[in-house]
Amino acid sequence: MTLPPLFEESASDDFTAGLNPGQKRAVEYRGPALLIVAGAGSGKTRVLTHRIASLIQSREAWPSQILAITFTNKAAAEMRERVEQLLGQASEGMWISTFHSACVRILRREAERFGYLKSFTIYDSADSRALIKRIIKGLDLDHLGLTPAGVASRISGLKNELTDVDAFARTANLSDPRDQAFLEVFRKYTQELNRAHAFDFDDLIGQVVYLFRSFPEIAALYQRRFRHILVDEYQDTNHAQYALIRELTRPVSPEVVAAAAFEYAPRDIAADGSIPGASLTVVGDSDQSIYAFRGADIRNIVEFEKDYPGAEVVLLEQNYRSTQNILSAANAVISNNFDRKEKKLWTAIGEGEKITGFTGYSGHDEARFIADEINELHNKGFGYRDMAVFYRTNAQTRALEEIFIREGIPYRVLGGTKFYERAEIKDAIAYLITVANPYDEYALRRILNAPKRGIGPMTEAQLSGFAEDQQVSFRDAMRRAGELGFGPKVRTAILNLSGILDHATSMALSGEVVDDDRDDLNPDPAAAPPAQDANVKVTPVSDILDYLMKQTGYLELLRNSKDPQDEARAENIDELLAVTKEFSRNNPTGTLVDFLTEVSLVAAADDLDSTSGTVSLMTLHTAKGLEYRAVFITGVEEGLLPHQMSADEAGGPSEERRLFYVGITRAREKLYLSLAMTRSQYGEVSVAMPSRFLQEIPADLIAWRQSPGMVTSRGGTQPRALNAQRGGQGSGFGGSNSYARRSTEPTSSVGFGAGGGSSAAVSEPASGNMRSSLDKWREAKKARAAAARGELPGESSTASLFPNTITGQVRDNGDLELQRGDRIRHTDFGEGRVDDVTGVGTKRIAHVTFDQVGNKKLLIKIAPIEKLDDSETE
DNA sequence: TTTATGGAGGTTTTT
DNA sequence: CCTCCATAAA
Repeated sequence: MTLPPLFEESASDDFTAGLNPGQKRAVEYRGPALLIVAGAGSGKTRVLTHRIASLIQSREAWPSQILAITFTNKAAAEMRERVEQLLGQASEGMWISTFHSACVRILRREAERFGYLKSFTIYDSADSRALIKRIIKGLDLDHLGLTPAGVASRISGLKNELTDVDAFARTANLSDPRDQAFLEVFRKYTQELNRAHAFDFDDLIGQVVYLFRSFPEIAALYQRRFRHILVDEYQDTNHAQYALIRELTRPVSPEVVAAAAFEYAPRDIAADGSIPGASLTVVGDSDQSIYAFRGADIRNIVEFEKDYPGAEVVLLEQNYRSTQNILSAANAVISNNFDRKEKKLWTAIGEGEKITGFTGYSGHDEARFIADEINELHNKGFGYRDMAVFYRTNAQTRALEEIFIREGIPYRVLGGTKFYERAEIKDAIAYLITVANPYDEYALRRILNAPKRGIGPMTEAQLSGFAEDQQVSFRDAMRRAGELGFGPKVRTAILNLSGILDHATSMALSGEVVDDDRDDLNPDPAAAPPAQDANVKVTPVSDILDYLMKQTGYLELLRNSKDPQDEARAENIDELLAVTKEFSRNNPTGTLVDFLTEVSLVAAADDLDSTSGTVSLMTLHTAKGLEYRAVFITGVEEGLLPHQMSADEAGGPSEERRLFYVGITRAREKLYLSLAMTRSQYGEVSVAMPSRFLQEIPADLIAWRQSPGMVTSRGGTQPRALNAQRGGQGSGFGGSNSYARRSTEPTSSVGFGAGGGSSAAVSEPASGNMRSSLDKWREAKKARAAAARGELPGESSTASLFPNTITGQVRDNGDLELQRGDRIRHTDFGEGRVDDVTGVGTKRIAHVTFDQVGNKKLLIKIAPIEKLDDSETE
């Protein structure tokens, strides 16, 4: 559809209309380097898209001269769409993608120049870990306490710093046997990746940097092409990514220009014969830096002005997303991080509603509250898609999912145990990888005996040994299985598989276009041929996968299996087939390798579908960059948020605080903070304490439906009872908890505080004698971390965490002694008899049969119970 | 070589 | 609670 010229004119004329002065400056500034410090919700995506659109509109840049790096593929797609919308035209040739996608694109294009197959495999972290595990075993080094996960993360850390094996070997302290062993594994790992023509996630970035540094003439192609580079979420870049950007923005020296095999267009070349460096725009917010654990270096943004002298800095502090109450909470929380630049978000939106706080008795109770609240909001006109639930760890989804299913709330879990992590899907993908990259021995070994075809470890070892002796690939060894002394059954099995793979490979190649993609690097963009070739014919990935699954009998065996789980597995394979079809539909010229690339690089947030009417569940990390009308942040407890594991890491607690900050600032209208008194993990329950972060929020910003303090005196709640109460009256919630209702409760319990309830509830400092050594160890660890932050040690500080709400303490029954046969009274369940007591310390559990509600398991330390005297029992 | 079974252990976040 | 691994038996 063509737009009337007049409309086009007015629509695209001014890309700064409606922007505030800061935003305007960020769109209009022209110079070598621009840093946009964009607080949460300050409209940075808007600024970026408008900036790109204005560069193109004013003819300062061709679309093909723009490289924009986003954090997720989803964000990339959105940005492209918005730019095209602004321009009213397609923006052919513009690179908008993640770091990883952009690097894969470059690597695929250049791979053959440095000895790699174009169709190299991308190893995800699980693949890397599996390989490392194999290596450790193979080298017989597992006795040194080298764990695959540990080694993997150490290698990853080194690679993020652009330290390769040789560089590491130079600096390593080789007198330490552990370092020695690690080095050995690292070296072998590098060799194996090399041999398999595979890159791990970190290589994708690092190898491009090496490539550019070793081949200046290759670097020059990209340096010349990308004149405007924009990087979003710059605070989360690691050193390798930083170096990549540095390389890309480097000027091309006159010598390289002169030595080029072709003529650069005269207009690209400066007076001194060089090609000037590209202009760089970075956007970031150091308060939202949450990826230090994977090497993100906050200094990249903090020291930007030093790295790029003369850089323009624009601050965006006006928030267009959240209400003032939400922002005030966010500001208050983040101001507890001491080493930050002062920055205060403000909004013109108005105060808004208070934040809602809720403390559940258990994780299930918390989930129940959230489900109820979602239903309520939905009745008030919130679409399901307007609501999201965040949590710190993926494990927390369970309780939520259970209740959402029961309540019929449509939801979607982002990330977590992903589709592509399932064994059968990994098998199917391994088949495809084997077809695309015959050198990938690990993919090959994976499918060697999946489905079972009688090729066991012995046979595998023989093949492998033969390959080594003959200096051929594993794949070739399979083709020559006849030369080994296998029995007829095994031999045919191997040759069969080999034949199927060969045929699949020929299928993939027969349709493959010799698509040299190099056109968009042509020195003269005007001379570039149109990228589309109407006659390309590609064998659809689905055909290849379908063939493989059928010929190998993989699918059939799953269908015929009597294991009920296999039915689900077969369905997953069917779904994967559907995915491949969908892929071909969206990318008619997409090859097998393209498909594999896409599959390897999906991010958690990518499968977010804002058009579907579902509540989104995700980790706080995944939530970055998103926004919702209503946000639930769950599990706001010590040990969870901040997470236990972060306590002894340098900068850990601050990063956890930023994570919380990110979560808070996702909310537009409604924010809920919830926690539970007990949390179960690995099937074991333990006591949870309110997070220190809660106390950092001014008390008047939170309306507690049920506060940590209230729970103290009142004890647990029964979700159903809660629901029943809530019926008609909207404000009846507080009332539903009213203690007056509970005639069994002594009046004194209405008062808050440690004395509330019965004598059994009087709290002891937790330094009682009942604690196990494990608890003590944890305590010591906690205390050390707390001391590092300059806080008062001990749980007493936790107890006083709530000046904010009510001076109270989580109920603590101390060493209440219970044994079989005792009669007890529970505030919700009434009276019952103790059947058994299990566990030790804080985790002692009473198994009780209540007169009315039957069997329950209670955590003695915090359950709202009291022991009845013998005289009271019958 | 495959399947069954018991025991041990489980890092938090992700491209 | 769940998954992974080692070991034993078919």
